[in-house]
Amino acid sequence: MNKREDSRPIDVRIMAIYDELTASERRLAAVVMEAQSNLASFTAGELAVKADISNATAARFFKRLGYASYNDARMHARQAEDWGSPLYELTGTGRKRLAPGDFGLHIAQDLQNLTRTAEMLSEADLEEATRILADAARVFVVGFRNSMALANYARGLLTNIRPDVQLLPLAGTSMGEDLAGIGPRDVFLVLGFRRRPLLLREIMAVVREAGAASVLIADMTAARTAQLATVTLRCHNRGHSMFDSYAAPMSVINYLCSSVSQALGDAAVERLAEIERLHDRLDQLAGPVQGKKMHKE
Amino acid sequence: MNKREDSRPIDVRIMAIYDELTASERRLAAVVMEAQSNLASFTAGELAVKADISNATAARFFKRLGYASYNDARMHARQAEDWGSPLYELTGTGRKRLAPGDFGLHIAQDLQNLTRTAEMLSEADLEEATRILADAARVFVVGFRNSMALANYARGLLTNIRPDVQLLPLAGTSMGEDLAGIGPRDVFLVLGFRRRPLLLREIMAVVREAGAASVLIADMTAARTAQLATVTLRCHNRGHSMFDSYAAPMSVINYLCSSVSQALGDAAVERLAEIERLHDRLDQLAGPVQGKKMHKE
DNA sequence: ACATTTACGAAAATTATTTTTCATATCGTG
DNA sequence: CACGATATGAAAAATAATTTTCGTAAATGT
Repeated sequence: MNKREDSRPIDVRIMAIYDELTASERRLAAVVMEAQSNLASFTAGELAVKADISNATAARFFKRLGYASYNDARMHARQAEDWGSPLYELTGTGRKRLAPGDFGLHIAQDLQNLTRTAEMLSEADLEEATRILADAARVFVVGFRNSMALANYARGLLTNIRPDVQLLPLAGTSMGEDLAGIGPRDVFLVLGFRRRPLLLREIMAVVREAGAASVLIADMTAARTAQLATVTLRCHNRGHSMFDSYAAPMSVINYLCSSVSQALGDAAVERLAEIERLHDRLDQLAGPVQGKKMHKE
Repeated sequence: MNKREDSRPIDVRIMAIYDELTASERRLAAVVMEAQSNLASFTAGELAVKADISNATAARFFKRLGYASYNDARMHARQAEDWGSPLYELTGTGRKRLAPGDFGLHIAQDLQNLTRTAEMLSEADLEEATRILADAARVFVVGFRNSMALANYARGLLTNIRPDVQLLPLAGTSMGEDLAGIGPRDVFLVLGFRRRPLLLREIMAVVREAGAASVLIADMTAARTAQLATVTLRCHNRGHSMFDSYAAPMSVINYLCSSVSQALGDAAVERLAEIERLHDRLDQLAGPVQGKKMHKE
């Protein structure tokens, strides 16, 4: 505990005493962490509402953190604000002040990837992709190599909102088995980013022959592959440094799945809620016993 | 003369009636323009003091600008703050009108996530994380639930540039087996995004007790978890719609791995080249043959 | 020079926000 | 189950911020 002028930023203060905080206070802590740079923009009451706690608890919280009052905290936050925005200048004009590893440039590249992708994707294609995925009897998500993580992500999201989602390739099985029995009501979501193995096109050909639709999410270089897909969503993925970037694809996948969920309506919501409940139950099982031990350092 | 919904930002409003403003009001106008994005952080009184005018004049000023009250102005400013200055407005007035299904908003949110993350991550932490990963004897990449896809991605990149990278949890093995034999030279790269199972903290505690270092990449709400990590890199991941966004984490992981590669120098490059060669050879093998079988089997 | 309008601030009135108080609810413990 | 310790929210009290009122002074027009 420091006696003199305590200039630690608020997030540090929170962390310092986090395990002594109560449940309500932790909710508030989360809200404050999110607001962070803009903290001074909010009244204590607003924060309290967001955290679903009373004003009283909020007021106490900030004192607990070592501030004289909420207003004191707010002033401190405003100080920090200055050091809060030295970045967005960095993309275009402006003195950049973070040299070492070019992290700023790296981010700037990804900002570009996102904006370019947004500019180029057509609403119509997105809608068609959404419709296809929403109407499918079964969905198979395919992704090799660099696209594997993306496929994983897409499968995770889709599984949340609809049944019968399969990830391919599945460890231990050969593609042949997986593809047997594909019908016209089935749909393939294919992640086709660079370094596409030949196998990928082969799969898509099979899918097409089976009369099934496919949504391809790929980089700008996919050409022949794209011809085999029902809809193609292209993403910019140039990386500033060694590796290609997958920020834009992630964003597109996220949007697409939200969109599918909306198309599915109640069914999706219901399923998601069900999954939440199951998660909670599983946590209960594994949790409490281990939780106690945590405090030891 | 008044439109019902005036959504013009404050600087536009000021300019629109600038010549009708009195001297005092112009001083205040200047102050407001300076505060710009942080306007909501200030009370009307504070602005008045800075402009050396009375509260009364300040109050009148904001009404003159078309707001119902200063608080009204403050709220508008806070809106603008969110998707205000940083980047091209895909959403509102921009030249591109890619709006219909919220896709523009979705992307705008991710642009925010990226810039905020960039603003808040410290070079020092990035460097430390890099160093830790570069010096490790073995690297274990851990990620549950939502973090699984990210863990997958991270493992993919790291595998490209250094040996002894393991993904956990491994299907079929229980954590106990995996964690046995962890030593101080081993390192954990932990993806800790929301909906963290309790198990995660338990693992990190074990890791810490074993004297091994850990790099945690997590969302803004990770607090207790972060205490167990050697370095924590926080990413903004608010999603515009149903799901959290992982665009920023992807970007950070990409950067981190590039950075590690640079730290490793020739060894990494050599390894990457080697992998390329192997990929090519496997493609030759697997491609045509399997491809053939694929057609109707 | 006088009347009239306008800008403005001091302070009162109003409104909002924050802090404190106090009554309950909850939890762990003997 | 009773006991104390703790956490919490509702509402009261205290503080702070904003708006309005009103009187003065400066500017403008006659």
